[in-house]
Amino acid sequence: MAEQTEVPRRTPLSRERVLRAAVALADEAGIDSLSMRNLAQDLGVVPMALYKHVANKDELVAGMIDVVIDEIAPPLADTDWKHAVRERILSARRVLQRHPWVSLAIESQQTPTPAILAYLDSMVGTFRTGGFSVDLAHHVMHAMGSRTLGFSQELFDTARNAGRTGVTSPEPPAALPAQFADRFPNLAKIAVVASHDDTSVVGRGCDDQFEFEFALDLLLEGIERLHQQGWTSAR
Amino acid sequence: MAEQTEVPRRTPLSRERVLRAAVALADEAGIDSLSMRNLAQDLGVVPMALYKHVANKDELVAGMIDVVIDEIAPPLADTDWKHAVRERILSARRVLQRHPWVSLAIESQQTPTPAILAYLDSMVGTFRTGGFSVDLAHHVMHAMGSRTLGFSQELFDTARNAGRTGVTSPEPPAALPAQFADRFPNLAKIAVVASHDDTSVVGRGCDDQFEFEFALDLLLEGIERLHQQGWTSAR
DNA sequence: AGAGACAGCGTACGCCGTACACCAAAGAAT
DNA sequence: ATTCTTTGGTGTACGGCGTACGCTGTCTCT
Repeated sequence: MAEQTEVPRRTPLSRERVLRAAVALADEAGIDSLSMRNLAQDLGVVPMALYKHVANKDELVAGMIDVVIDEIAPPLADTDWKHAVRERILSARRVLQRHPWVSLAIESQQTPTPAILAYLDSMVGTFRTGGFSVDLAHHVMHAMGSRTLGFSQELFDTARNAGRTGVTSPEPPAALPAQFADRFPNLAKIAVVASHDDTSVVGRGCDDQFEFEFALDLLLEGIERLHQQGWTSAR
Repeated sequence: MAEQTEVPRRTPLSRERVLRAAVALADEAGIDSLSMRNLAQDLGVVPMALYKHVANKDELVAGMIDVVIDEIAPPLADTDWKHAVRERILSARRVLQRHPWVSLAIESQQTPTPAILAYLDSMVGTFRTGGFSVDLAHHVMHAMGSRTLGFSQELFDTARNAGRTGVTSPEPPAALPAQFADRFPNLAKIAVVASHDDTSVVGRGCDDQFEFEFALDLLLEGIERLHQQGWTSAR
């Protein structure tokens, strides 16, 4: 008649569950709200319990980054390097847009995570298979820079700070604050033109996706030109 | 005979002095060691004294960014847009290399600082003066991305974390840890080739400056081509 | 039945940013 | 000369953070 504990015995923690909960928390509440204490609370557990599954907070976010990076689609097979690289980068971009805190997290790490190394390695492999010399592949990877990972930071992108201010910016900068146009006339002009066919005269900003692909294609075409003319280290 | 206080009456604080001390502290000890308390101590003052000169920590680092950005040389006059842009970006790069914490700080801000807006505005102006349409200038600014500011993050650049670990990495990864070459064969190959004429077989890595200019010129030449063929929004 | 290993708990420490009340000295106004 | 106000530095205190360390209850293997 032992009244066995009828409390539902919640499924035990695991590194997997911790990382997933952390990613969810960062996605919803912003990276600033990711504390060991908040995360523990979300998991219905005491903060120190987490340390049985992750070594410390740095290692936690490293794990979170790897979880996200693994969402990136593998490279297309049976196509030319250019198409393969382009599509993979756009896949990476889609992933990082779902998790806006990741790009900053990646840049804050002092050491690349295994998943990122694997991703970069595979990207290099695509170039090599496409006939690139080791040297050219190397320079090209540098040239792509963070764009390889699907971001190039839209300087001060608001999405990245989602949840930082709670609500996700329902305010388009209705009228950019008056002196702006005087102090920064060139930027102002761009801002106005960029919102060409929008209802509001100013504010929607520009099409991030277009800008990203514009830059990506500019690079890819420059790279293709180098490749076709048999680039050698003599510059 | 009033023994007037002979204590040297240290020069009073000012926003200027606070910002300069903060930049110096971040330069020397790394951005992680920049706390209001440490900064106050450096200035021989109690932490709360700082708040008479800066609103809060975010506003402090915004001010620090502006101090640094203002070190960037103005654009060259009397030259073509390409040369002007190239040299200015290289100047920005030199500045940001002196203050390795800045690029991350910039990316962490949710709003661009005035000095950055001024810098970007001036850069747009250089393109416009060079005959670029508003539209093309806009896209081109996006294409340059963070390279406009002289960095493109050398993914996990060690310099950026200077002081983070105290001593500035006297360890070249003497032998990259064995399984590396197995797990990431393409990266390994690059790493080996990159250290071609070095004494150690592996480790020095690559010439960051060369890589930066390689990518910069790749972009500038692609941009020049667009410009010369009279780019219009039809892509 | 006893011995480990494992996972979650509780407490505590030293950092952090900063709100708030206070106070000395320096002008400014009387 | 006296008072008032402003300015800039002080002291205390609060809540939040990451995490070291020791305890406890449960599950497994012998």
